[in-house]
Amino acid sequence: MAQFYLTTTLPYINSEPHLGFALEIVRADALARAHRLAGDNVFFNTGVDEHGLKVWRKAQGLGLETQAYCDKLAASFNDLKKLLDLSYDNFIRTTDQHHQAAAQEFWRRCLASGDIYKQHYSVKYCVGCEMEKTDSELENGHCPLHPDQDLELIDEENYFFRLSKYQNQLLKLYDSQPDFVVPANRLKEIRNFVANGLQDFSISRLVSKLPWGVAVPDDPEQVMYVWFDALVNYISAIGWPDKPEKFNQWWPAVQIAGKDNLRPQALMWQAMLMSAGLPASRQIFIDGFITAGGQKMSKSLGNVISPVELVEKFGADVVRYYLLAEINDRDDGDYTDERFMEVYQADLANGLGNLFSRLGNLAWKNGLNPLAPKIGQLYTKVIQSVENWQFNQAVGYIWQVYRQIDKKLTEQQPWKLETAAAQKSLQPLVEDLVDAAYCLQIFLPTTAKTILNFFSQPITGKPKPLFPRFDQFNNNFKK
RNA sequence: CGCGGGGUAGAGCAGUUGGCAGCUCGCCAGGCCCAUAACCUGGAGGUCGUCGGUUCGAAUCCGACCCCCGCAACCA
Repeated sequence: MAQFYLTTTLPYINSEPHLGFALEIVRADALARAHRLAGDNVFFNTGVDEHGLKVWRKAQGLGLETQAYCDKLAASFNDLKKLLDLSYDNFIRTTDQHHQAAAQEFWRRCLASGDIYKQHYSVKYCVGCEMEKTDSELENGHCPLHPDQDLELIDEENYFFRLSKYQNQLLKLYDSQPDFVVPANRLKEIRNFVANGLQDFSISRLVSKLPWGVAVPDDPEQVMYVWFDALVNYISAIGWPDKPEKFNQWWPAVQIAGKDNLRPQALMWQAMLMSAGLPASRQIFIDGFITAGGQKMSKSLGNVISPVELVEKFGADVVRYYLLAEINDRDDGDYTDERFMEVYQADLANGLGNLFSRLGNLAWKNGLNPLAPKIGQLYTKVIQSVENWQFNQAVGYIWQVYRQIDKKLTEQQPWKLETAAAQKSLQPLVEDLVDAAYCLQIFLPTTAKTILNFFSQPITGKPKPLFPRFDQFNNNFKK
């Protein structure tokens, strides 16, 4: 039995869950389910990243204890499990004691490797934005959003990580493993970036400036900045460092991350692992972004789509279907209400939903015997596609089968036949539907279970609609 | 000469290694009536951003240009 360790990135909890993260975790969930179905032993990790200035400020703004705020938001992220029907095994929080201890131990290892050093760190800071600004972000030496205000120059001592030391090792890693980052163009992107030279990066902040973080070992004035804290979750989640047998059972991980996370995951984290003397990740899959009507989702544009609201309106499987089948798995994808409804109506209501009604009804009327799913060619194709992160294709294979069944049903017209002949005609069609439902478990677990249950026992009545037409609950869908 | 992704039928998109241009929705016509006014068949509709090149043959390779969208290293 193969061991398969899969982890998402940890979303930052300065705001409610984003549709982009829903995409990431639903894809991860599909992959985890595919591996379980194939008989692998799976550990699926997710969680939340809770430290940092933004979280601290957010809590202050709400008049909450920081930890209380974190507890609240962590719970709202963990709610996604039920909402989106996710199957993860572990939900890690970076405020977990165990994780903090692991982050500190990781720091010590890198320090022992000579890769952590202290240095002056100077940065321009926009008081208006309350954010650090790089020169490339400035216009005429001022923040473009607050041109009237002078930038503050912050000059402090921080710890740095010697990233520059790992350029060659990183290149070697990329070259030795052509599928280390998927899609391939992302590997190319990160390789080019590394080949152009690397600069060390700062990995701590003054406690006085960032009061909410993991303490730097043996330096009460500094806390870790995000990298040495959050990234370490991938190994602290599986027992590093105090449970080596568990760690060795699972590591290295397959990781999934948004394209904004290419560098942290495929570059910084890998170099950090090298420094700590640990094996590199197994593979990193990079998601595109979801745009809303072709534009980037942003609060200022007011076009942010909430995954929670979508699920509350349509249910987990509908949202999962849109994310897995419709959002391009190699590039950015788009969301519009119109497209969402179109996909719902065409593929789910008129497609699978109606087919299930047709076949279920005919099977009931003709007293078809119970059927169990078989593993066939479809299964092989679907599993293979999912393992290659080709979710669109995998779901497409299943829908091809549905179209086939609809077509055969129309051709054979079993409703005109007498019982024995009808049964003979229906049997292979229901078999196809049930076999496809077996594969569908990976993507739409609830729907698949309904279909499998219906045909696995003596049929006692008409099937209930899987996906009602929009006309019938149109008023539920409002902008 | 900063980096990357795009520009294919009215709309949304597929088109791995160059070989008659596809899918879904919408539209038109027919069929069916088991089913969620659903399903099936056929049809109309495209100078594949522009210009040039390579080739027997290019949406696909090469070059130039135009337009759109992200990102521009500590902003998770």
